[in-house]
Parts: sequence; structure tokens; C-alpha cells
Amino acid sequence: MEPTIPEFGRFAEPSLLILVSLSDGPKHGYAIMTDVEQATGRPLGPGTLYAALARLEERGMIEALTPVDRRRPYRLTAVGAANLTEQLHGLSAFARHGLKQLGVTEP
Amino acid sequence: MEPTIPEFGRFAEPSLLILVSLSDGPKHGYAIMTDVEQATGRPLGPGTLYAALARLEERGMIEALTPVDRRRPYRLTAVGAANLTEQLHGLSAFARHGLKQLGVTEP
DNA sequence: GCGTATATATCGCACATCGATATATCGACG
DNA sequence: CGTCGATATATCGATGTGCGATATATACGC
Repeated sequence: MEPTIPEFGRFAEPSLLILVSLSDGPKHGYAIMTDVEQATGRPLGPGTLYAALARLEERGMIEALTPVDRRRPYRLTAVGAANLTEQLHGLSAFARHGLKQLGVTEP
Repeated sequence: MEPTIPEFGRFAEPSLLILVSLSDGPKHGYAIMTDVEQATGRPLGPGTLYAALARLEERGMIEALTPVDRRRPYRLTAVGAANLTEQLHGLSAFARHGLKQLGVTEP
């Protein structure tokens, strides 16, 4: 039988946060930090950030652009964007499914 | 300034999967395993499951019911349900936000 | 009685998170 | 012109989680 919830894959929160931040356009590390903290209200420490960036690049989800000044910007690759889109769809469906089961009516 | 994305908190995937499964009604471990595998298409191994159950109980998100036969059922607590609802709302908003930035139009 | 499905428990490795710390530069303000 | 806070990246170490493997026991069909 087919799964009722599409898979939403193999990146935990911080990586997803980073990918979504980059979906807005290329950014360097520090900009991602402030952007994510802005959006979520929670700080994303440098330990988490740079480790996750390295992993995401390694896996071809993002790529480094040529550094300007002290800044090392990254941008989403096509693969990364496709992957992110799929994950977000899965996530969205999962959230709807859960809220439905909880009896929460969505607007 | 206020965060634009509500926080979606502190449980990684498997725990969320378990909580959503329990939002359907009380279940014992093995039932959760098959339920989650059914819904997501991916197996949830016993190592992941029972460790996560222990953690969730410890934190008051779920509680153990009286065992029947070999089965040790759990159910969502009020706290757990409230917490889950909040997380799913955050998750849903986050997914919408990301998809919007990706230029994906949702049905 | 033999294999498969049901059911729970535990160990150990690998990996991720995340706070702390370090380092360097830039701009503003006194 | 000196220092302080913001910008920017890098790395280390503790702790937590995920997850596959393994173990064990019972119930059921064949």
C-alpha cells in the first residue's frame, strides 16, 4: 500500500532552517544566523550553523560562492531546492494530518 | 520584534511521529511501529521507538496505561496534546513559509 | 512442531546539536 | 586614536538522538 504521508526525509531542524533561509536568496553564514533568529526567535549558534553548512555542501544541497571580503556566501543548488520542496510538502502534509487527528480545525 | 515563524520546538522526527500516532488514540509500542511505518513508508526500529517512548514519558508528554497481556499501551497527556498542537502549527507555518519562498503555489 | 507475526528490551556506534571559546576586522563614538 | 560592540568564521567537547543489531518470549497458522 502507498504511504499516506510523503516522507519528509533526513534533515533535522537546523539544516532545514538553513535551507529555507537560503531559499530566499544566497547568504553567508552570519546572515543566515541572524535571519533564522529573526524568523524563529531562537538563536542558531555557530557550532550548529557551520557544522550543518559543511554537511549540506558535502551532500550537494548548497554550494559556496566566491567569497567577498570576509563573507563566504552559499546558495541553494537545484538538487537542494528540489529536495527542500519535497521535504516541505511532506512536512506540511504531516502537520495537517496530525492537526486533523487532534481535532484542530485549520483556517 | 515578533518572530514571523512560531517555534516548532524541541522534538526531532521520531518523537513527533510517535506523538501524532498517539493522537489517534492510545497504542502500545508495536502498534505505533506498524502505524508509523504504514503512514510514512519507513520503518521505525525498536531502538528508536522505545528510547523515544521513555523520553516522552519522562517529560510528561505521554503516560503508560495498565498493561494488557504483553502490551504496554501509552496515551497522550493533556500537556502532550497541547505541546503537539503547538508544534504542528509551527511546523505547518514553517512549511508554508518555505514553500512560498521557493515560489511553490499550494493547492 | 516449525516458522512467522506479535511484542518488548537493550547495547553500541555514529552523527547532530549546541554552548563555549577563539580570533580577526570593521565602524562608531568619545 | 583607542576601545567597544557588531560582524564574521572556525573549532572543540559534552551530551542527546537515531538507528541497526541482537535477544527473548509468546501466540497463531499450517
